[in-house]
Amino acid sequence: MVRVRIAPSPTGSPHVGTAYMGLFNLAFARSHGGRFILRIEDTDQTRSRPQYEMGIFNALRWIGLAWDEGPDIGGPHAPYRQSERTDIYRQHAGKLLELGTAYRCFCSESRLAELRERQIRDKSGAGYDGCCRNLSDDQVRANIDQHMPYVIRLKVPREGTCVINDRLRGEIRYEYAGIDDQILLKSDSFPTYHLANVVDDHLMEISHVIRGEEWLPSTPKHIQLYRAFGWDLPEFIHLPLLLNPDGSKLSKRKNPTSIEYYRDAGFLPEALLNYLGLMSYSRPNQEEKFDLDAFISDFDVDRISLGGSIFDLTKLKWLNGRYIRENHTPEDLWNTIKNWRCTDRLMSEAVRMMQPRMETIGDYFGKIGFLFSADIDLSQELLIPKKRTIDEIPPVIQTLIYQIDTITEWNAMEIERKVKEVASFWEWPIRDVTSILFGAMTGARVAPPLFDSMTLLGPDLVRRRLHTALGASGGIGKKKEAELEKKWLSRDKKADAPDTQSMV
RNA sequence: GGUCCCAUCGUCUAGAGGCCCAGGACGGCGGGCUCUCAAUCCGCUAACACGGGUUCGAAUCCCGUUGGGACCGCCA
Repeated sequence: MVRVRIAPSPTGSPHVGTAYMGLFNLAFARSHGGRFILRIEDTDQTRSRPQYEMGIFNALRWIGLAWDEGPDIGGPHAPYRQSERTDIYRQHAGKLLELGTAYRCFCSESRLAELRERQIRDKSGAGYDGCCRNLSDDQVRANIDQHMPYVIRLKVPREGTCVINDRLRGEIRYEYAGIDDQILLKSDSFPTYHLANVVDDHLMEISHVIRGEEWLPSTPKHIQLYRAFGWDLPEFIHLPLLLNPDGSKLSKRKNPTSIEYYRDAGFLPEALLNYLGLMSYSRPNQEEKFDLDAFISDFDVDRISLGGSIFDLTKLKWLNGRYIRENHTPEDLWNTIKNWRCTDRLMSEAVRMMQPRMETIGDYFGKIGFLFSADIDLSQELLIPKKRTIDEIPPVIQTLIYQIDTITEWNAMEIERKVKEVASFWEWPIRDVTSILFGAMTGARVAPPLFDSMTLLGPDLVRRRLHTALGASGGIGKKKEAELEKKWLSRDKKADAPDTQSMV
């Protein structure tokens, strides 16, 4: 029985990479009469949020990927949310301790930080030094009695070669000597990815692990875990990555990565899904426009090519246009538009905001147009507040971008609070900052109130427009950006988590 | 820096030793159609990273070089 899964983490907006992996997993399952499972990997207590989990469900449903087992619908191996399975991981970690294939590590975070620093300085870079690997039972007992916090680490062999058999890439070899002892259970007694992922894949009887290429280097660790438990290996299939135009891994720093962005920017789910099916893949008949059923009907995992694919908006737009033209009558296109952003809820909100700013009814549509387009025309003058010069603008926009990514509750008050922080960082009157923002968001001088508008636009469209404005104002060099970020993050020691979302 | 992965037009790709002085699609350019624009149709543009092998024959196999990427967290 073929059983595959995607295992996203609810730590941000639902990522197109998740849908990409979902598509190939689903197609593989369907074409083999197997099952497609959705598992939520929310073991990072500090970054996981319920609203992000909901975002994943909604986004996957929107794009048309239906799962057979998952947190919301249950299944024979429930629960499918890792935060509800922590006992299972603790038990399994305990079992490894008994078997002697894992050990308790009492090293403090500060010792590890020092170690890392020293390794960077000496350019030795070998990871954890195995300090606690051979503690005697007495020492361990004594440490536990003193309530010293500890983690559980996997005993990775000191020598030998791990051979991965990847369906697409053949045999890949890693020397165990280059892999340090991985943490399996954190000191908060939550599992790390490695443990939870392997345990769940085994317990949920996953037959094929189809995931992003980024996981290739950690596969030896996973294989070693399977061995430590005495379990059979699944088949590994590492898919190439979705890329930014510059060839790096698709990231929201450089590109819209959120499925919600594409929805809000007016892309159709069937077009997006179709486009994803073109990434590193071509159907045997070379057809470029197809629906999910067609994709599944002749799906062949061995046709996947290995080079990463640049996620290119130009071709996506062309495809989307074809869907609009070829798959809709004017009547159902109107319905699609209504359900998109012309809802009563959004329109009445916009009317409320526009009422004081209109002289004729006709003013309405012209002035709220910015709420309904992916990109707006931007003239540079709109971005420059009175008595400021153009070269002052880009860094401010850059800090606004940093701020957007830290907002977890998307509402006007929260946005305002974050914008005020930017103003105080630059020691600017808030009016100057909002002036830039207003231009960047609306592309106009008259429009509804800024923070309300941003609320309606949503974080993804806002981020996109800030990037557009950054470019329009001349941009910021790589080096300068790095300096700025450092200054920004150290402004009061509370650095926020960086942008990572994995293609699971 | 170390380890691993990858390498065909600007982009997405076809190609599994002769069918390839490399095919399709997007884009770009030119043109037809048209009240504008778009759509549509026609044409053009543009690639096997480099160097060695193996072979009668290599985009395809092997080695090396170069280039790109990923990973090296009590994140996933």
